[in-house]
Amino acid sequence: MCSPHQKTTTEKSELFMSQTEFAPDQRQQIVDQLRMEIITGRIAEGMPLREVSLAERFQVSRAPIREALKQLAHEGMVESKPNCGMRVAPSSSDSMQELIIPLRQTVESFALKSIFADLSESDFEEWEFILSEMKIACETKDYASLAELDIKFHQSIISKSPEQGLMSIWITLVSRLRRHFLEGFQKPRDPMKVYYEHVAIVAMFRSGKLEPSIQALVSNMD
Amino acid sequence: MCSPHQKTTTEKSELFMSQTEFAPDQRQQIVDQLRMEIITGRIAEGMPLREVSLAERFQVSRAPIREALKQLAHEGMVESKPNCGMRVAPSSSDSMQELIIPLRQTVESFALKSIFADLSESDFEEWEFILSEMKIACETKDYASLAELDIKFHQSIISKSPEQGLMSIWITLVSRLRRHFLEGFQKPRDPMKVYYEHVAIVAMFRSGKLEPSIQALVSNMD
DNA sequence: AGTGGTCTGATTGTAAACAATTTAGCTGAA
DNA sequence: TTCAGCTAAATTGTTTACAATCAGACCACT
Repeated sequence: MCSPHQKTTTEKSELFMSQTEFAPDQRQQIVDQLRMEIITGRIAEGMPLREVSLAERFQVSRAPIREALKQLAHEGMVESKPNCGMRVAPSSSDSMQELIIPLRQTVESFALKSIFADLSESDFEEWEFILSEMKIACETKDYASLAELDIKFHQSIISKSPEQGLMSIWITLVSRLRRHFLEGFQKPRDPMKVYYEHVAIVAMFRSGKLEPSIQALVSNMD
Repeated sequence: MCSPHQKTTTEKSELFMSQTEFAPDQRQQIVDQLRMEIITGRIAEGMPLREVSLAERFQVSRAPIREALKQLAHEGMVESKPNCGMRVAPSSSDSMQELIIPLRQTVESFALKSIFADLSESDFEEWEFILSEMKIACETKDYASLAELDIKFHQSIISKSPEQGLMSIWITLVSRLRRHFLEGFQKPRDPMKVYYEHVAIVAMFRSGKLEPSIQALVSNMD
């Protein structure tokens, strides 16, 4: 028989580990890197993703690249055309976004409920560190980083939940809300308001009141 | 530049095409076959899935098998342990199922709304053919086939929707509801009731009334 | 000039060989 | 007996090479 070392992987998905990180899993790193670049718009919609180009860029062979692209395709980040390669998929339609937003709110509320009683000081500090980075991104109007940090914040909530598979569902949903993370920031609102929204969320978490915390979290996703 | 032939694949997912089918896509066929065998319980929970064994069984090399297993892992059907292989993942917890069921209801209702006005005779006939197979499965108490046909029925609704990505979301959800499709049939209810529930759904579709159709569909998922 | 066929370049899909990692069983000494 | 360390088998992860497929250009033919 076979029994591995420890982790029950399938969905670590640290999402955005810069290439300076050491190397827990080569392939997952590639997936997270590419996903973040697509979500934040650093890789534009419709742009083709060639296996050989990516293989050269990440200094690996085509096989890990193929698996990474496959996963991103299943998440809805890229479209695959048989025998013809992948390209960054277009954003979801308006009606799809209207479907997905409440789904996402349901999932994140569920995750928060499942962890709320066990939150510790280190959890709050982790979020507050993200907030500090978010503040800088807002002040410098670095919208790509802001989107990245916003996603990182919400993902860290999901990742704390002990429920298996929640992360996978969440990513499948959020990957189809790219426009929210780009247009949502650039256009109308003062980016600082995004920052303060998240400050309010963490502060409410610290208060220990569940229902208002869920409300704060949900209202941030509209 | 590259532009493929026609299909914008990424999610055909015929789901259960017996090995007699010709061969539009080798890999997708393997994925669908394995997924169905897991959902219907033909491959038991916790059973390891060895790449070489599957490669021999499907008469292909390890590469397509790896990609298939990767996809199933992302859907939550199998668990991956680094350097140690895949095994069929355990069913979701009760609380996860309570989360997923309403999500699934929302997704299927959305799909039905998006296609309801354009339903044609051929659509009804397709569903009624599934019903006829379902009737046989109920009469012979073939619970695995019944589960398979139940899934096939609902999936065909999703597949008719023009919305891109809906199928991917749906599969991510339904893959985690395996127990519903096994325990749900074997234990309490007379299997024939499952059949009549679906008859009622199709009949309501034919009536052209949207809201009652949604109601019928949703009530089938509890 | 327009139409059809063919050839070429590029890209993905598959297969087979190789490297790295882990588990399990065995050996041997305290 | 029990436990540490070692060896070997099994399995996955990666690289490389090869086959299949498709888009586009080129050229003959009408």
